[in-house]
Amino acid sequence: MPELPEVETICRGLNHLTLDRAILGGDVLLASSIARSISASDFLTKLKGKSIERWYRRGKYLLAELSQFSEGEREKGRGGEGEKGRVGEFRAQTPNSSLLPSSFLPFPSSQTGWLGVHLRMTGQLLWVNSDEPVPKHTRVRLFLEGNQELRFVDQRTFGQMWYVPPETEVSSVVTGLKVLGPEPFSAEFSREYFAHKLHRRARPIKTALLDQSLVAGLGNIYADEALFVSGVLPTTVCADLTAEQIGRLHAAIIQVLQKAIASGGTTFSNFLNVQGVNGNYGGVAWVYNRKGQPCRACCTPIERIKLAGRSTHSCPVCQT
DNA sequence: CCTCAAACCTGCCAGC
DNA sequence: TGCTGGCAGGTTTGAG
Repeated sequence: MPELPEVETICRGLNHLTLDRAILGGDVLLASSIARSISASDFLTKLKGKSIERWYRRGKYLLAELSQFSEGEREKGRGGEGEKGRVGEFRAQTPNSSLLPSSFLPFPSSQTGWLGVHLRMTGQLLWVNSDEPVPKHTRVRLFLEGNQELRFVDQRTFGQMWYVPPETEVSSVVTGLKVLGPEPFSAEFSREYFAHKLHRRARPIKTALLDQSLVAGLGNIYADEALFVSGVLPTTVCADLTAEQIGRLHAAIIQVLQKAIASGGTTFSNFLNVQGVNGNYGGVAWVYNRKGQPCRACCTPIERIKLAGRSTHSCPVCQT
């Protein structure tokens, strides 16, 4: 269940490993993994002969700007040679390793189009040698020069890939982008904005945090974690939040996400980065998936309820 | 406009 | 042991 920190980790890995290589071809093993706007065979035809200029993240979406592949392009140098490396190493080398999101809006029209990916719940993008055995849930394979492969593996098949033609507004194809709220690390996501969006709203704050139009990138895990860190109960109706609570929650959202990115994504899901290495959120969640276990702050058993159809975890003492 | 719940899908696990 | 039913969750869609 990749959320913003996991998608950001993947994005950085992809920028290190996959750029400026010709896409030689591919294989779509599950047609429904390709968004309806294009057939599987057209999808592959359009990508063939292109290369990836750069990967971007917006919320939980990954977007690759494509370019027409040419040998000259590659000569200007690329980062890795696809060698097996440790997550920490390439993070240190990646120029944009600051906590600024690798996102930008609006997406300028591109001469050569875009590749969009959403991992939904169980999607993984893996950078492997083409000779590697193909696991059961492999949905899409893209073959790149150097005997390398970008592989989309997705057990529950909710994940999607899009091809956006040249000179086309990205959000007209990847329509989910239209309703995304601000990136949590952007200036646009100010405390004032946050307070304004919660003002007089009747729904529980947990439900609001999962709403991608409020802030982009939070999912069930980090919503629960941010609520714990700020000491706010998930069931609190937005309209009832005090200014102080809103301020604490605003800060907690940013802090929790930054911390998770700094450790390469969470480990309390079956998340793998592009090289198949498990993330490491510090290995510790405050409340997520800890029903009945002692609160790490006060030892009270963590409670679990269902809210907006999602499992929701909180400490009845630390959160009020 | 606002809010919520169902649907999409497959593997896992508790309970019988 | 083997089966069944419930659960997991991001986003879209439709109902109220």
